[in-house]
Order: sequence, then structure tokens, then C-alpha cells
Amino acid sequence: MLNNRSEVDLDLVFQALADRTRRAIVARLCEGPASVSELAKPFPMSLPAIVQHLQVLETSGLVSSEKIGRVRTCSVVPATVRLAESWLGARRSVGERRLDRLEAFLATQPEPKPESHERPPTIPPRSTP
Amino acid sequence: MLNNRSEVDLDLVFQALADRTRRAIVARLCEGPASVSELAKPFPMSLPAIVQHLQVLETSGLVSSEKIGRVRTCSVVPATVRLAESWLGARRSVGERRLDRLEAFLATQPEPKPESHERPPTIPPRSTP
DNA sequence: ACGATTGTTAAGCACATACTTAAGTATTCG
DNA sequence: CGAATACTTAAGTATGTGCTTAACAATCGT
Repeated sequence: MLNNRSEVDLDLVFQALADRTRRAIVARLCEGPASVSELAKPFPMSLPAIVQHLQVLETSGLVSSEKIGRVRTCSVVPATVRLAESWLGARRSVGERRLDRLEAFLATQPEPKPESHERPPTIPPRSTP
Repeated sequence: MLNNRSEVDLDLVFQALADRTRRAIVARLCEGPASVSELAKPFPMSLPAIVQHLQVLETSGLVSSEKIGRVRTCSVVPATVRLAESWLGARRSVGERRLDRLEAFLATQPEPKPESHERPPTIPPRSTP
């Protein structure tokens, strides 16, 4: 039902967030609503490019906008930010459950041989053969 | 500094998450490590396609893997999941600060008697959950 | 009414993505 | 050894993305 819809939405939401410019726009809108040209000002690209980014953001549901007169005012949609955040939170909590189980297991072991468990992302794990 | 690097990483992380199949792989790996063909089993696509998805995930830092013998074992990298989550959390908290400010402002308004026919606020005081 | 401001639409281009099939490489097992 | 297993690599293809420039509204101040 809404599971399917959420999945579709998440595609669009994460896709929208997968761009530095769009993340900057979202960050800016979190400080308060802004017009299109106001949003465009910091970026070294054409205004139509920004409009396209805004379309992506609006299609994803991260941003909403309303045009009054000749100025379109954009705002962030917190619920959508929360949607993405909660997907990640759900994954993390599962991982932590697992980590808890691992720790519980290690607590039963007599020799606490320290192993690194958190590495920087791009560095491959040390092989322990 | 590391800000720049984080931004670059976030591009890759959100891009990696912007695909239903890859999110399902991450979700599966949050339950525990798995081999490539084990990961491929639920999906109606070729094994090379899954390998390509895994490369995207590994490049993003969301997944790490190690090959032992002929089987490659993949695991999730919780720190990277947290990286994405915390970016969203930071945005959300800014938005909530704003909402707090709005609510504080509304609290200072003595008479909610609407005698002006100004355009009513487009965003209601309390957001829908 | 005129011109400046603010945004929109359309077309096009270079490059990236999500697959496919086909063929190859190790590694394990009988 | 030889066959099955578990990937890996390469090449091709269709579609999507992130821009650009050019031309076109609509609205506002004077």
C-alpha cells in the first residue's frame, strides 16, 4: 500500500539529495523560504539550471513552492526530510541491534582481543586471515 | 577541510541510496554480512547487475567487502549510514528551530482576531505529522 | 505604456546510469 | 583431473541527468 509508495518516494528523495547544489538549496530553505532568484544567487550556473534543480526537489516532495505575482517562493517540506532520515534510522537501529548482539557475545568470551570496528568509509577492512 | 570531503561523499552516498535495489541490499546487509550471490538471489536481474550495484555501494562507503577463497562477503558500514542520517538530522533541527521561533512569535500575539483581509499564512502553525 | 524584473519553456549536448549478454578467471569438490 | 561454483570483466544499449543558450511570458514600478 503505502510501502510501495514510500519506496518510490525514497528513490526521488535520495536522488534529489544526491546533488551538492540541491543539498545547498535545501539547507538554505531550512533557514526560511526564499524566491527562485534569491536561491540562484550563490551558484555559478544559469537560472534555468536552478529552476530545474527546484523541479527535481519539488517532484521529490522535499520542497514546495507557491507563486505570488511574479515571484515564486519556495519552502522546505520537513516531513519529507524526516522520511529519508527515518529510513536511515531504521537501518541504523537494526545494525545497532546486531552490534548489541555482537557485544553480548563478546562479553561471554574470556579474551577481549580488541578489534577495530569503525573505519573511514573508503578504506577497505584489514584482512585478518 | 573535511567539509569538502564530506560533501563529495554525500553525493555518492545519496546517489547510492537513490535506487530501490541498492536500498534493499543495504537493508539486507544490516541484518548481517552476505555473499554476492546470496545478495543477488531475491532480485530479478543478472548477477553482473548486482555486482555493479555493489560497486556503487562500496564506492560510496556504505558497504565494505572482503574476498575469501571464491566468495566475497559484504557488510554494511554503519558510519556511512550515520553520515547521511546526520546531514538530514542537521537540516531537520534547523527547521525545527525555525518552527520553535514561529511558535514563540505566535505566542506573543495577543488577539487572534483577524480584522485585516491580508493573505492568511500559507503554512499553518502546527504541521501535519 | 515602457522597460526592467522574475521566472518559464524548449532544444540540444556531453556524460552518467542501469541494465544486458558473452566470455573469462579462480577456487572448491568429487 | 574435470566439472561445478562464485564471481569478474568487457562491451553494448537505452534511458536519464546536469547543464547550456535562446526565446518567451507575466508582472511591477514609473
